[in-house]
Amino acid sequence: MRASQFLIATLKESPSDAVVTSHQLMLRAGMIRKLASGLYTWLPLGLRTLRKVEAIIREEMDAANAMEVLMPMVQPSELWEETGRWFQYGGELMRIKDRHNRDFCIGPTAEEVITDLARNELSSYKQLPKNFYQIQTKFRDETRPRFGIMRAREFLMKDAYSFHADQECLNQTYERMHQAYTNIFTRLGLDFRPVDADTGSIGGAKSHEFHVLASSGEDDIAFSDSSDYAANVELAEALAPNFECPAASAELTTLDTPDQHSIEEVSQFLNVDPAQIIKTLIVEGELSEADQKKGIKAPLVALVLRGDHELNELKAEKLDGIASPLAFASEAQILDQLGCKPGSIGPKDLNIEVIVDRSAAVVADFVCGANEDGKHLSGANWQRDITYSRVADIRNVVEGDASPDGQGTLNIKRGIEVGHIFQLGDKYSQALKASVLDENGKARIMQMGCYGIGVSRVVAASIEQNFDERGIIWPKALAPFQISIVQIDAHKSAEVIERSEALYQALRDLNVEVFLDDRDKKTSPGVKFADTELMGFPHRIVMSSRGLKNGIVEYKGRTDEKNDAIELPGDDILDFIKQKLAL
RNA sequence: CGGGGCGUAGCGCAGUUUGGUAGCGCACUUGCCUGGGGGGCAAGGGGUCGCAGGUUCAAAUCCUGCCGCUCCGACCA
Repeated sequence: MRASQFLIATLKESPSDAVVTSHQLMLRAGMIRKLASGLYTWLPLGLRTLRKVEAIIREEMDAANAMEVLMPMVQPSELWEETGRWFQYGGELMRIKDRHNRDFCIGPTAEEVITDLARNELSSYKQLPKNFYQIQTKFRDETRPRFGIMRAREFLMKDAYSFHADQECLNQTYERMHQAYTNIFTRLGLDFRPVDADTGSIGGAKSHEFHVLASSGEDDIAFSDSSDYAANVELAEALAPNFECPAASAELTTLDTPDQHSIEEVSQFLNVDPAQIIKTLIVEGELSEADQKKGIKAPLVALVLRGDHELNELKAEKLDGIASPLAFASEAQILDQLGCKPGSIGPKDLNIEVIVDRSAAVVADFVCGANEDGKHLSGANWQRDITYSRVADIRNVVEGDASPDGQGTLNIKRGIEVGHIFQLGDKYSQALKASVLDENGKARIMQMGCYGIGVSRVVAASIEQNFDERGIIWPKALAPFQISIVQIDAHKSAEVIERSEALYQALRDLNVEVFLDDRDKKTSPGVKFADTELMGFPHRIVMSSRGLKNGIVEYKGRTDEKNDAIELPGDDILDFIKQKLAL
């Protein structure tokens, strides 16, 4: 491609609404332009990279025996009503009506459509397993689109769905997909981790998320420093401390703590380490539907944590007796049932169930709320002063915790979720009655797996991991062009033109994606260098009259400090470049 | 959803407090110069100041409503 014919849409300054690196650089390099909130046009440069990601995914999916299909983006409401999701989904589901006033949605995912296909096309266990995938635009009307391509409303996703006669078969495909994903993200040149993940509302079986490690990520990933254990912090188990609760050594005392509510305030006011303070959160208990209908109010439950720990809502709501989704008690409820305001609550003598976190259960001589406004207790101890009904794991793991697999300690880093695989079981196949006949001629509901990759998000995630102050640094696999040839002084040196055109043609003949910067003399060398670096091409050749006079052509890799000289006429330029490009 | 900020040329911004001819930098066009790290000089083109209504002799500026964009938050215990 010639620069003179390409859309070079680089910007010196980045638009003020871009806050993360990938968003800024994608705009500045001229890869994308915003159309509206969460909606982006891919410009020629960006699209080249997007297509590369697609190609790698296709190769690995095909190699794993998945078949590509393409389903409509617009989906009829009937299917969504069959699975119940038409009613469950919130505002994220973009609902539209056609001219006949029939309901449709713009697909945020395609379980309904693929399962409908499967129930119509698959009839025998002999046809299984089958794994279908597509690379298709998805739409989720996010409450808060942000970070550019990273959390856009319209995005490109590879989604795959597998169908099986039994769990064993599903397990095999699941493992095969896990391997395919590992291959894909490795080929994409990303620093990633497969992590144990929450199966969410789908429940049950296995699930792994693939995260690219980057400080701008939206999820916290906990991983062991000495094994391959990795899990979303939401899910990582906080092991029970390996020691018993120390014996009490302090007197129980009531202290005045006027207007000191948060752990931080109490800690400073009393000069006590937050780890010696116990905090008590009040949430709503579980209520049967029958009781709910009778208008019975939900009981309250106290969750007790060490002051320096955070509640893990996911863990808490999974406990028996606690409302799911988790609901914090209102100030009015607390005042009404416990007789004091939040901020002064403690576990002592509460007439409700008290569930204590494993770590909080081994703290002695602690400070906690006194259940009286403006007062806290110090020197409090379990058993002697306060009782509880249950000990459970209800906190988020923190850096330095023991790894749940018993090997090493945990590190925590931010991750960008780029892939997610999970076993759906029969949730959708059951709802849509997708069955095949088994060996005995009996109808059997198929087991399903589903496997997604955020194709457009991968592009942004790669940039988050690979950039410097000059711009993007593409790994070979994603670079829109492998090499640029920068012409300098072309207007007054026929040799520069001759040589660079010859090299351009030679590289094209080798199927190298080469970018010839033949922009006219109004475009200064500095501009050409800056654009090449901003757009992140891995290799650069400079062809100038000065260089040619001295018998050299210059080469520089995107991350190299200095230019390399290719001596003329001795060196063969093409050989040199082929070696650099690893051809 | 809750709270904050911002809408002025393609991009980045000033001007709004205190109403009085709409500006700057980058980008763009033309000419000359320059010619190895985002050039110089000169001359230009480009704006319903987000939209609607109101106050006023006069509104980018003051008032009201709406729309859009954006950031933060959604555990005081």
